[in-house]
Amino acid sequence: MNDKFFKLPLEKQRRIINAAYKVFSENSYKKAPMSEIADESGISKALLFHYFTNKKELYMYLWMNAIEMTRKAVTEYKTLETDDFFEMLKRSLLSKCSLMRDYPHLYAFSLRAYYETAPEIHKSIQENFNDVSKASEMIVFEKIDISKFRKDIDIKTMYAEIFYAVDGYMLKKYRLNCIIPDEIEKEIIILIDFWKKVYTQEV
Amino acid sequence: MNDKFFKLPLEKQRRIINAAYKVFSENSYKKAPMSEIADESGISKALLFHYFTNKKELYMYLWMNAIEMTRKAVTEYKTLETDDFFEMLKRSLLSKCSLMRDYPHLYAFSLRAYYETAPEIHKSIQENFNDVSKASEMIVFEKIDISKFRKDIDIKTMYAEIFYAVDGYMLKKYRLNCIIPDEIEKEIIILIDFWKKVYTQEV
DNA sequence: TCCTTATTGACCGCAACGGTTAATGCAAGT
DNA sequence: ACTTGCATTAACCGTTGCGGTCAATAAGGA
Repeated sequence: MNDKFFKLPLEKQRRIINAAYKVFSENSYKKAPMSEIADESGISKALLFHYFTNKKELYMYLWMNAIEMTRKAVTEYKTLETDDFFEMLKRSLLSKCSLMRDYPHLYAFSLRAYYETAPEIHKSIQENFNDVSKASEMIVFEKIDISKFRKDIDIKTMYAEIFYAVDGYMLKKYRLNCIIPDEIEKEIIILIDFWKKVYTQEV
Repeated sequence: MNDKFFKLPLEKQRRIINAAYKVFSENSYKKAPMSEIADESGISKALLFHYFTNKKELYMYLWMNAIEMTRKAVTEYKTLETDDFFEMLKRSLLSKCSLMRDYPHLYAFSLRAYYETAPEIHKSIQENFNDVSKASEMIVFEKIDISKFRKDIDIKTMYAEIFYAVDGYMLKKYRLNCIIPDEIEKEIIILIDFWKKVYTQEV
């Protein structure tokens, strides 16, 4: 990793790593070509190798960067500073939308990276992530005020179902190549309001 | 396409096309290697080319086969012969589970094929599918008895949400490489019962 | 034994890959 | 105008992987 990369104009940095996020989110690690990343970001392959000395280093930088940015966005939106489940959900997803404005393919990249099987990558990834994800799920279930939910539903099932739906929704958007943050934000809010109405106890 | 393929023992046929479904569901058309399909099905590459004269022909056969099998399973389960939404949903998904027993990667293949962008493939696929999918969604909304739903929810949103969740659920299963029909069947039923309870009007 | 069919290893030509290097362009300093 | 130093690239290298072919072998039945 070459420090000169960080001295580039921010917009150029973004163009490069977005191209990388895109290519790595559409292909497995092994089949994602560096040349495609270079083309997509409008620089030469040689220059790309000048900034990131090899493929693995670029990939690991993207991974670390994704984690760090996600963490930052989550705290910025005060995601965990509420005990209302749907408010927390909204903040969490809106923070991801805001991230999406700058890095449209970061979400898809993270999802894929987590399940990447290439041995050189797999190990480094898993170690790093288990702490984060397990911990945050714990926090959610400790913080949440469950008295607001309908009494006749199973909360774990609801929780799982909601996250399936979010993943399925995003999957469709990516498949349609249709990442428009404003639109997604609107539709996500509709979904959350829908869930809130359905799962909340009527008083 | 060589007719001799159909004279093979059924189990060998299945081994071959399952390998193909798998490889094509994990890679884009362009990056799915015929050699990998041959290896995975335990035959030589030359023999694979002997049965399916080239890559495109194999792919198109898989696509046609997927459509036909899906259609067959749907009618076998009498999916459309009810006006209860959740019953219809259950039959639809269980029919897919039964398909999954013989062809674990057919579902993932179909999903990916529909969004395949390789120009040689794209056109042939889209033509063929639009009729089917659009038509079936129409039928669903015409047949369903909507009086059973809670009055305060938007049915279109519910419909969309449920299908997002199913896709998200299956996505996770595939990502974890965890296609166990019995388990999926059980969990799907739990989800459907959950939805039925949540969305149905209390009387 | 011979004939037919099923199956494959070895091969071909080409494209794509990760990575390198020597040569360019190009702006600032003198 | 000339040099220095850095940003950037075209061209290249050795290797691998690809779709597809073919001559040779294995297998089986009469």
